[in-house]
Amino acid sequence: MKKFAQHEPPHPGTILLELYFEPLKLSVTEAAGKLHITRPNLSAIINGRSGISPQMAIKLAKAFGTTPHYWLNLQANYDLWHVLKKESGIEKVKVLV
Amino acid sequence: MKKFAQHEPPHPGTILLELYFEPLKLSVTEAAGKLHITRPNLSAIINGRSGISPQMAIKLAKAFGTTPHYWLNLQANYDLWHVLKKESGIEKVKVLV
DNA sequence: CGCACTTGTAATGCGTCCCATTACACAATA
DNA sequence: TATTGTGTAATGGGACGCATTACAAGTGCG
Repeated sequence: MKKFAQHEPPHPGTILLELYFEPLKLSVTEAAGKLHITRPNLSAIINGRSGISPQMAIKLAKAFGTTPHYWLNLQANYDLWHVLKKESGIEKVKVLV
Repeated sequence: MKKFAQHEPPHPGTILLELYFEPLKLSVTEAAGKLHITRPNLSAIINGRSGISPQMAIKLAKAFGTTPHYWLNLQANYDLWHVLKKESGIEKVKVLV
């Protein structure tokens, strides 16, 4: 009966901020430079206004010693929760197996 | 030294076709109806011209008794391989940890 | 042969997203 | 006061997801 997780998964940017930027005392400006992305882009991610693209996942993985899948999984959890939250015709899908 | 998998990961649509449609003898037209998506859309997925969106992953999961993550992971593997294949500024990213 | 059905695919249009560029406003601080 | 970090809006280009519509080609069958 459970449709999806009760609690909204954190945005990947929240993880990025709390688990990486803050412990490492990284500034947004500095990190954006090292990641070779723009500061507005990084700010949008950290503040939940942009998602993690495959390209961004690779950059974050290289910078922080994780796998790209780690970031894409966070993004997937976030996306799936939000798609399930808004009814989007999924309940009409028939079981085919 | 390994940058990425040697072999190109199969497109999720290929998996969908070979592991689900063919064993179940599903026709594209019929499946599209049951999935509540259009036939051109399903055809594009199966023939590798469209990716698996979170919404589509949920529909496939419901229809075939898998998890949405299963399909999104296939898509992620496919995407990551292609992003890594084309140089996209990733090599300039500095290690931050 | 003719007809129905399936399939692939192109074209169009709409909405959304990623990303860079530019610019502005507001801290905090040296 | 001047500098630095930060958030954020606006703009524009490119890509993608998806529906709609339409056309061509293949198969099987009466």
